[in-house]
Amino acid sequence: MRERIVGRLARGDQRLTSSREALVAVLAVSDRPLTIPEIGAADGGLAVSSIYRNLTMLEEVGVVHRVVTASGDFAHYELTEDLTEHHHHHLVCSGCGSVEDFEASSQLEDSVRDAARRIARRSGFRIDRHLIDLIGLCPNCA
Amino acid sequence: MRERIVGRLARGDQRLTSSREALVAVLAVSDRPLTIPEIGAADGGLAVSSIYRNLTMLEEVGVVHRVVTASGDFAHYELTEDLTEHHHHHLVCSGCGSVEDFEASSQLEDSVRDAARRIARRSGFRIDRHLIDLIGLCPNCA
DNA sequence: CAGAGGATGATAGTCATTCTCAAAACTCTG
DNA sequence: CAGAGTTTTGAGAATGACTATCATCCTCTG
Repeated sequence: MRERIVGRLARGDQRLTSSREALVAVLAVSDRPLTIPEIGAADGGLAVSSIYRNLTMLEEVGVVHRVVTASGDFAHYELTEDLTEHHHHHLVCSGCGSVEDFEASSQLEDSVRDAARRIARRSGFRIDRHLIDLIGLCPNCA
Repeated sequence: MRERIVGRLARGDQRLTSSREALVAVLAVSDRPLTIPEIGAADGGLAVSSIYRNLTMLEEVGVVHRVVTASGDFAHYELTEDLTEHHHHHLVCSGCGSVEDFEASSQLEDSVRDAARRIARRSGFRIDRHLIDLIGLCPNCA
């Protein structure tokens, strides 16, 4: 995976510095998208401004993905699906804003792909990603 | 519909003032979620602070729904689905951030409901809403 | 009509995120 | 290894969407 990340960075004329590697390492270990404060806490040595700058850049070259929830305080970040090779969706708590991952049935995925194709044809949009959120209350908030 | 809105406001000890009615009227006419600047432009007489305050309140009593997109500048607002009686999802342009509505096939809806039930049982979340976004480039941005 | 309670709108504040810029770290050549 | 050139870093300032404040205005009830 490291190699693929280096490749994507290179395509954008960027290098894998130690801060960037630390960022990616934190995200790789987590099984859910993390907020900036969470990332900062997980690796104490990173400056907030550098975390923001590097996450933005890593998103541009397709290493990282930004997840925005309706309870709009902090954005969450995760590695992109084609790096983790783990297509998944999100379970969002409308109480505390936390985000969990879940995997959809292949039947559901087929239905979405089908819908996307049909909508693309009708609307003229070029669709390249879909997103399914289940929204409710986590055990803690319920 | 006006009556149902008045009822929901009353449940939260709120009245349907003329500004609030104007807000709802703007949203009712649109076939897609609108940003605050768009709402302000559609009805020139509304103060920005009042638009924000009333939209927040209307969301609390379940009249209006806030839509947040990843291209995170402005939030978009629409009437809730149980008022319009029109269950729909969103087609989001990652270029300009615009949002269109689309309706999903009943097969897709069934699959999502099914997944939600299964996930709820396994995770302990109480799921009460789902959200499907198709993300890509609109004809203008492509 | 008086007066109380809520609604409005201009303005000031908040806070996640982005920008700035000087200092530090890396890269490359000789 | 020295040193010039370039990139990255980090602390703090700036931005901008959104929220709070508060004096004024409306809208009811009596």
